[in-house]
Amino acid sequence: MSFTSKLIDWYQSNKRELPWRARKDPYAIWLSEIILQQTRIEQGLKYYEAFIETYPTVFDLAKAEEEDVLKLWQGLGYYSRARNLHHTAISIVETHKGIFPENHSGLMKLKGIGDYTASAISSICYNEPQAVVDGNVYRVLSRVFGIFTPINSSQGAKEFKTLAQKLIDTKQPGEFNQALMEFGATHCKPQNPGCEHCVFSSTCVALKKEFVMQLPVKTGKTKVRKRYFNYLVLVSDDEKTILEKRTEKGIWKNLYQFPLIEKENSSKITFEEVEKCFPEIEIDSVTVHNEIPLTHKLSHQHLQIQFWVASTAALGEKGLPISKINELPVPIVIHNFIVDFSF
DNA sequence: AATCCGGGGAA
DNA sequence: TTCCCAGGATT
Repeated sequence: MSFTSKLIDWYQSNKRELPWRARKDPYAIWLSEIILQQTRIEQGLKYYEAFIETYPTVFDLAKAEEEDVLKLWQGLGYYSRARNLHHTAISIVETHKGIFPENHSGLMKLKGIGDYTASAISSICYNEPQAVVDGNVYRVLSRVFGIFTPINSSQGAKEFKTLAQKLIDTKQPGEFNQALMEFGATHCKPQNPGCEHCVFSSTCVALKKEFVMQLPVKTGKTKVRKRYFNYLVLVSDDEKTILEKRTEKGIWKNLYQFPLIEKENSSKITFEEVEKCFPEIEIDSVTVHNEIPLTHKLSHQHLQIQFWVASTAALGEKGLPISKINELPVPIVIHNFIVDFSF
């Protein structure tokens, strides 16, 4: 029996019930695929439900404010996905009359949709034989076929796409794609794969040669930048504070945070620095909230963060009622502080 | 071809 | 700690 037949058979008796599998309309599939980029199903599931509930159609999403979309996305990370999601919803409504492109190349033109997502949507919704290649596919194919080409190289990307394309079930490409990913996610796992009772045990090259744990091959290691953040938590007598929008490129674009003083090292900020930050405001006192900086790890940055609580009589124009801060999208580390501090 | 972009769960 | 997750955009 062929690889493809074995895989489809395995899928039919092992697939999980997931909400987006109950439908084939491009809006739901698109939404689920964007949410699931670099995100485990268990983590993305709640967000999918919330988005479908809040924005049932692409028209509802297009009508929304970006700030509200980011608020619903809060905590999921990679926020450019949310900004592009909103941007593309508007684009589909305004220039495609609310109708999604119905093939791979048309989908590829949309912001936030690359080869993987275009393949997923076109295969599931339109039965177009486009093979998806995600982390699961790299792992399964590299093991079963014994491929040592690094998956994070341009040659590897081409090689695995070509192989998956050769294997795809052209009669049911969407089922094949989901089967391959499901098999990688639940059976051919990175750690403790179920090799002892596997439908490919008789032909798997990695299993026969005992290379399973060496595959897939991934080269290089990501360099991590250290940064030192000092957040100024202003608190006025009339229960207001200040949150600012991050508008520059980089992490957390268009999310809100307390006024930030970034330093080159772990040296502490001074009262004078705080005053210089707000020339028009009379600061009464500044006390550190966490003496020991908390470490917040991102994929390319390690942030050492200290919160400083600054008391003042009034905040003027920029003052935001503390009762309203939970309406704004914030990085999870800011959210955690707000919950813990409880003003 | 490299680098950037989050947060969380598992071992 | 380290790895990696239904990747894509930018440089």
